Amino acid sequence: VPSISGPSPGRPAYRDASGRSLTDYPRPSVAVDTAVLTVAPRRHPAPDRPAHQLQVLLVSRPADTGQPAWSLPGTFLHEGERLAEAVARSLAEKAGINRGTRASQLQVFDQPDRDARGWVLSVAHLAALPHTDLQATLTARPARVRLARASRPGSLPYDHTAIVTAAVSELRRLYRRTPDPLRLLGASFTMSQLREVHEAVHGGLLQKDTFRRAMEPHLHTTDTLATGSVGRPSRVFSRRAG
Amino acid sequence: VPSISGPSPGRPAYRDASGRSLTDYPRPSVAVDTAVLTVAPRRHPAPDRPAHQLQVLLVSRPADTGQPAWSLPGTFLHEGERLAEAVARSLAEKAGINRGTRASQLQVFDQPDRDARGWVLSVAHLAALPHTDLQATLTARPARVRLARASRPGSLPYDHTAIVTAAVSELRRLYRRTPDPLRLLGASFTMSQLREVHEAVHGGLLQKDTFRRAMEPHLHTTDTLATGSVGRPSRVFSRRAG
DNA sequence: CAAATAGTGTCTCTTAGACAGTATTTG
DNA sequence: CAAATACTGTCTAAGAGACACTATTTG
Repeated sequence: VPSISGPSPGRPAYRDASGRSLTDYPRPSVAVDTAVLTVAPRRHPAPDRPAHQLQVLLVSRPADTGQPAWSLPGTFLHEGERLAEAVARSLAEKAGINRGTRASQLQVFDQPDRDARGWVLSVAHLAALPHTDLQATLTARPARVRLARASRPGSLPYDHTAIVTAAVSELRRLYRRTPDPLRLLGASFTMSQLREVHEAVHGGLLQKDTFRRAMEPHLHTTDTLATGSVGRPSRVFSRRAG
Repeated sequence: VPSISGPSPGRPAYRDASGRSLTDYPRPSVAVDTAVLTVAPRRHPAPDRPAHQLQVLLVSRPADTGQPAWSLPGTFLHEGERLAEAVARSLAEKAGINRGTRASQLQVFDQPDRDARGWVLSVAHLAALPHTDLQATLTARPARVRLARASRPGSLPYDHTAIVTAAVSELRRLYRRTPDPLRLLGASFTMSQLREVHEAVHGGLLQKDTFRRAMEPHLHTTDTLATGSVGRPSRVFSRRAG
C-alpha cells in the first residue's frame, strides 16, 4: 500500500486524461475581496426610517490603475495560505483592522476579463464589525479608509458592487431569525439596541412586540437593568451559550 | 484618461503594497469538483420510507494515486475558462454527460494540504440530473461510472465527502418550498411524482395533502389526466412560466 | 364489489401581526 | 404630573399539520 501523506517531489507527476501534469496548466491568480459591513447612525434621522444604516468599508486605490478611486479591501492569496488568513491579512494591511474577524465565503467571481491586469479569480467574503471597532481606523487614516452606504456604495471597480449586493443579501438572510449572529453588538445589549441593528440590516422598521417575541427565546435574560435614560429601564440580554 | 479594456502586455506590471507584481506570486491550481445528485428507486422499499433515494455520481480514479478508487468528477480549470465551463467539461470527459447541466457553486475548499500533488483549491459544485439521463452513461461505462447513496457515499478522496454533504444540504434548502427547482423531473408530472422526488430529497415521508397545498400555487394546472394506473387518474401539472 | 390511488373539507394548534393597554423611569 | 421608554394582554388572520371523507379508476 503506497502511503502518501504530503507533497512528494520525487514522485512522478500525476497526469490527467489529456496527458498533462498538474504544473503544465497556466494557473490563475486567486484574490480575496471582502465586504466589511457595519451599522452606523443615520445622518438625518426620520421617524419612519431606521435610526441606523448599513455601511460598507472602502479603501483607496493607487492612482494609476484607471479604476475608481475606492474599492473593497482585497489581496492576492499567498502560497500555503488559507482564504480566511488572506482576508485577515488584507484587512490588517489595507484598513488596519487587527481583531480576529470571522469572514464567510460568498461566491467565486470568475469572469476571465474581470481584471485588466490578468487572469484573476476573486473569492468574495462577508465580514461584520461593530461601528466602534472601526472608529480608530477611520480617524487614523481618513484619506485611505472610508465608509459608504451599503445600499448605494457608489462607483467601485471590478465586480465589487455585485459583491456588496451579495453580502447584504447574505447578511439579511443570517439576521432574519437569529439575534445578531455576526456580533455587531457586544456581549450584552438591550432589546432596543438589538432591534436597531436588525432594522439597519433589514433596511426598514420592525414591529417592537413581534420582534421581541421572535428573539427572546434565543437569548439569555439577565437580572441587570440598563440605566441612564429616560423611561422605564430596559432589561439587558446576552447571547445563549456564548 | 488612460483606457484599460483588457490585458495590456506593454503596460508596467501593477505592484502591490509589498512591491511585488501580479506574476511574482506562486499561484494555486484551481479545480472544480461536482456532486451530481439524482433520485433513484430504492432497492428494498418499505412503507415507512420514501420509495426513492438520493444518489451521487462517482467516477473511477487512476489506480496509482494511493487514493480511494472512486471520487466525484472534477478537473482543473483551464486558462480563460469559466468555472461552469470546467464543470461541464469534467462531466463530459469523466462521465460522458453532454447535456447542458446547470451547476451552482457551493464553496471553495482551500486547505493547503488537501491534495498530495500540490497546492490545489477546489470549487465545489452541485448539479442535479434525472435518473433517466444517467442510464446511458451507467450502462456504457459500468467500470468507470457508478452511483452511491448520497447519505453514505463510502470512502472518497480529498474533501469529497464534505462536498457531498454540502450538496445535499443545499439541495434540501432549494427543495424546501419550491417544486423541483433543479428539474429532476421532466416538463410535466403528477403530484405523486413530484412528492416522491421531494421525499427522496428530504429523506423522509411527506404529508400528502399538506404537500399538495404547498406546491399547487407554484404550478400550472393542465387539463390532462394521467392514465394507465390503478385508481383515480391523477392530474398532470407543469412548471409556471417555463 | 374490493382494492388502490387522487383529491378535498374541516378541525386544531401555532404563529405573525397589530393594537392598545400597563409599568417604571426622568425632570 | 407630563413625557418617554419598556413591556404585556389579547384579538385576528393566516398557515401548518393532521384526520377522515369523497371521487374515480382497474380487475
